[in-house]
Amino acid sequence: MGITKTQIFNTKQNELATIFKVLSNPARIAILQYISTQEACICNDIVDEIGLAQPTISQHLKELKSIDLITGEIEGKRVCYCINLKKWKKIQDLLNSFFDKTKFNCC
Amino acid sequence: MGITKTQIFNTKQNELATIFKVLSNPARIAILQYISTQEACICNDIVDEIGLAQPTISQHLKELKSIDLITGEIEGKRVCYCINLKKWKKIQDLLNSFFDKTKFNCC
DNA sequence: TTTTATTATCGTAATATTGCAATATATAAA
DNA sequence: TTTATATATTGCAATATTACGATAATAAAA
Repeated sequence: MGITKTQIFNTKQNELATIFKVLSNPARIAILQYISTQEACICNDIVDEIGLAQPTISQHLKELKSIDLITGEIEGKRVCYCINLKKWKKIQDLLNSFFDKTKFNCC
Repeated sequence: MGITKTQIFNTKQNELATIFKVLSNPARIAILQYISTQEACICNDIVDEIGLAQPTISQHLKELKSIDLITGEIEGKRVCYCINLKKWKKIQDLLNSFFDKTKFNCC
């Protein structure tokens, strides 16, 4: 069937899975790492830096934006991407909470 | 093309992506949470607990085992699944390291 | 040995993801 | 206004994922 049965799981489980899915691609990991090293949140040197075509990068950026992990500010004809630190920390807390709770109850 | 270009990324980036991918499905999240609440690492009540067919659960368990996140011990005709706490902590550390490093450099 | 119960594997259908060429859109520069 | 540059969107091909029925494999129970 190919479709995940989200209905049978709760909101938190689906939310966690969605976050993990966005992070589950090495290109998106590399993009996040690259953006974080740029002093001025620089834009699409990303295409040059990562070895993928411009539409591919654009699509990955869209997915990262879909969970608010990065922001994209338009600056003239360029777009300046930056990590959304607030959300970043929130997600890190969420994942730690998942890891801690699960290991706490473990057999 | 549908195939991730792992060659152009480094080992750590691919490793992170693989871990995230294994965790990117709500059924697998639910399985991990359920296993962790069972005192005796109990086995396939998982199929009854989660609302998915037995082959589907079996496949998800295989993926969780693929990164060593759970262990499966054969006990007669049953298999007893348990979270691999050592690996669990290692992965939590790895993810925290990724989150910390990235936010540290952030613009 | 036969039956039953538990789990794994195979094969397949439906859907999702990845990546890119072509093209559209938008803004700055000439 | 025209041209050049930067980014987004569309459409598509290749591959991956999800789920499940059918079936195989294994071991306990009868």
